[in-house]
Amino acid sequence: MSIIKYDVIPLVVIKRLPRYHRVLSELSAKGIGRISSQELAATMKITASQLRQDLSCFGSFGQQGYGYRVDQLLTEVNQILGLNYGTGMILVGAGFLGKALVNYENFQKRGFTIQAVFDQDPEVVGQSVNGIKVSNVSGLATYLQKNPTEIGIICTPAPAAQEVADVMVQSGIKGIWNFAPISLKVPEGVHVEHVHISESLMVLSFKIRQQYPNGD
Amino acid sequence: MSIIKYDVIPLVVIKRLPRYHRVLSELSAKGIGRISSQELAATMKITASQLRQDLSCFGSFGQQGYGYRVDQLLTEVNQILGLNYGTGMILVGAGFLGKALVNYENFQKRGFTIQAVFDQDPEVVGQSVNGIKVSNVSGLATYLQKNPTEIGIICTPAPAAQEVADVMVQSGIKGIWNFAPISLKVPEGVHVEHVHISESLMVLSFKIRQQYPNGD
DNA sequence: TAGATTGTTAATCGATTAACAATC
DNA sequence: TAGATTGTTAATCGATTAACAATC
Repeated sequence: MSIIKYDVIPLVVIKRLPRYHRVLSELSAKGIGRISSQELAATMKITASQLRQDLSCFGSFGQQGYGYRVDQLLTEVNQILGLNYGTGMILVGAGFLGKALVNYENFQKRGFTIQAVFDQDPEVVGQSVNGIKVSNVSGLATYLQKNPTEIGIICTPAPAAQEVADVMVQSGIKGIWNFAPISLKVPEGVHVEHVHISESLMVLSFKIRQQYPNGD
Repeated sequence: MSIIKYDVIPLVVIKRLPRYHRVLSELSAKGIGRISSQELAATMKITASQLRQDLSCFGSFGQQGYGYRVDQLLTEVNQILGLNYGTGMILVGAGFLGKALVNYENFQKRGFTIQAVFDQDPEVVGQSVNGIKVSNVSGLATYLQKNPTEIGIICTPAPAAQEVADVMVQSGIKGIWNFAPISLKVPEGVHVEHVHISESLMVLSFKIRQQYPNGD
């Protein structure tokens, strides 16, 4: 069981956790059972110091003179990130991006399930997306009251997003994964992760034009 | 014209540039012509010091006692990021995500154009996506040799991604925007931006479970 | 000119790296 | 036990913030 040792984990550390998750999953899939901080860090192109420092935010998962058990460490990271918990999600806005997300299989693998899909367009309502029938967004509040859900995904156009977010918040959603290009206003205690899809394209554009040195 | 004053711009600064771009675009759209670092920083929830420090990496765009002209500063940021240049892109892998990207209108607005789309699946080849006919990926190298293109977008499944990247690199692509869940190997001088769509979902998951304090 | 606000230098803060005692 | 490697403390590095002289 993970013990949070410090009140607040630095955000930089949290953002690295998905990478730890990914690399450990790959090592586990390869059947590697044991790894030292030195080796794991080399795989991730970070320093062993940083790796150990990062992990020490959450507890002591290794063994002196031995290293880490890959599967055990992966389990810890999963625990910290809240993966494999069976987290329920609903999605609003079944356009191209919404459909892409509903069909994205990696969520399932990590314990996230899209349980219902909503849209405003009468042409879209009733369609089946990856086996889920799209409901009218007018039924969103009622649905959420009957089926408490942790995460709401917003894939609507910008003008509709705030209204959808308000309904989600009022119906007890804990976190919003927002793909609409607009800053959402939510009360204390509700978390929003805003995905700016084109930000990394702009970074790429900058690097191409400035002959920026390679390597992340 | 922007003058690069230091050999290498810190990556943290580059990653903030798209946000400057966005906020300045919004201000410009609102018809705001002039802004001080103080006001602009407040809008972005950063400090005025950081804003001025960031801009100083690229030149001097303000005027003492006056502030910045919004449109002029936006033009500078666009220049630095290489926006509105008419950057050509091609996309390989016309699945749900690929189709979503081809239909994403914000690229056009910023001067990025998807000029051709490729897929391997005979069922998909020949389909029209947002007015672009999907070509067989076997013709990718030939296409790129005839039509030099700066950016390649990879939306294929993981197993196909490296092969596609190799063809792109050999055909002179300068940057790869990679949505396939695999680390691509590319030579010096070619830039890759890897989009890990579910990383921010995991961060959201962490925050929900740990009652992480609000505010980005 | 007086007031305002930049660009930049200096001070602080936080994150990364190095080093090592603890210990498996 | 001897060797290896962790977890953690201390040192370094880089990024953010504060302060202010330059100047519009």
